[in-house]
Amino acid sequence: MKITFRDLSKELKNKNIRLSHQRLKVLEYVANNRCHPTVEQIYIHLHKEIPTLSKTTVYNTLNALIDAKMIKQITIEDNEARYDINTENHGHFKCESCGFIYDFEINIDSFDSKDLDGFKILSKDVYFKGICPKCIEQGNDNFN
Amino acid sequence: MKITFRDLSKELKNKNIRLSHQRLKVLEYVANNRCHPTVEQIYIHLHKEIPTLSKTTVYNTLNALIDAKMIKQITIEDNEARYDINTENHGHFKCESCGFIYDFEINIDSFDSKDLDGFKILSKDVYFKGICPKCIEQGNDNFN
DNA sequence: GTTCCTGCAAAAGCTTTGCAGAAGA
DNA sequence: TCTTCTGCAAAGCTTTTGCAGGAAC
Repeated sequence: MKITFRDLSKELKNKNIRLSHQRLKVLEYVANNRCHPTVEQIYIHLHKEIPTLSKTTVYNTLNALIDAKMIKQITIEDNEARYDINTENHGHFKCESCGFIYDFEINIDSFDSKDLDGFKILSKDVYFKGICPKCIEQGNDNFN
Repeated sequence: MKITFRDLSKELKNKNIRLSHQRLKVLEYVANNRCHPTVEQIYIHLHKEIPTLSKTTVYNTLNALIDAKMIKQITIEDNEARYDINTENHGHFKCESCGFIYDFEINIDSFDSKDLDGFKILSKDVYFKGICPKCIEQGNDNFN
């Protein structure tokens, strides 16, 4: 089910974030492209539609949406920030061969440790890395 | 138990990494300061002892040790790479108030998902964020 | 009309690269 | 002696900041 402009506008109004064409487009892209895009990918794609769009605006918007807790930043790799709108209980798997990031179901909420008694836990992230089946099939799994 | 120069030298020889004073010092620091230091912290500390040390060498050394799988890079935050020599089964908790990173015991090896049948899993990381007990006590937990 | 956003240019960080001299094996 | 490492300077990237004009409310 595709998320519409209208849904997103409502959501932004609820959070008291001023609506602008650029913001709606960035949010729409992240909402409908659940591939954990980088800033670069978002920019390249939207620049075709909105030639005046700047990367600054993409950064500003993403940061605003993070503050509003509408999206999450994924830091599975240190040289590229990625963004995800899906807040459900899942982990991220990054293929070290093709770079693609897969979601996988895992019951993160149930994770706990006796070492964290007294800690206020605000977020939990699970990151796996390895080689995906497609790359294994193509023989790209000899990373040692 | 403090890890000695001799232990580290052996380890490096086994991995066919050429020994140098700088490398041993960097490795010694990471081995004996299990606080997940940043490059900056390692550099600042060792620069006092070795005034000619450069950051390039710290980077080079850390990358060499990662390639040799002697240390791990932690990417819990996108603006700072951190390093950890402890390869045991544990997660990382970052306090959003004081920035300190705590280890906690958690049985990561047991984590699995039906979605990952056919995937070759090479590493698993669990990152939690929130507020640590010290900061809660000091009233620094009003992050909303 | 006020406030906030956009987008340019510049700056700020972090990390990597090229290379000449130095050190390890 | 031969290979590899060190450390400086410079470059490469990603992200943030300052600010004037423009858009949202």
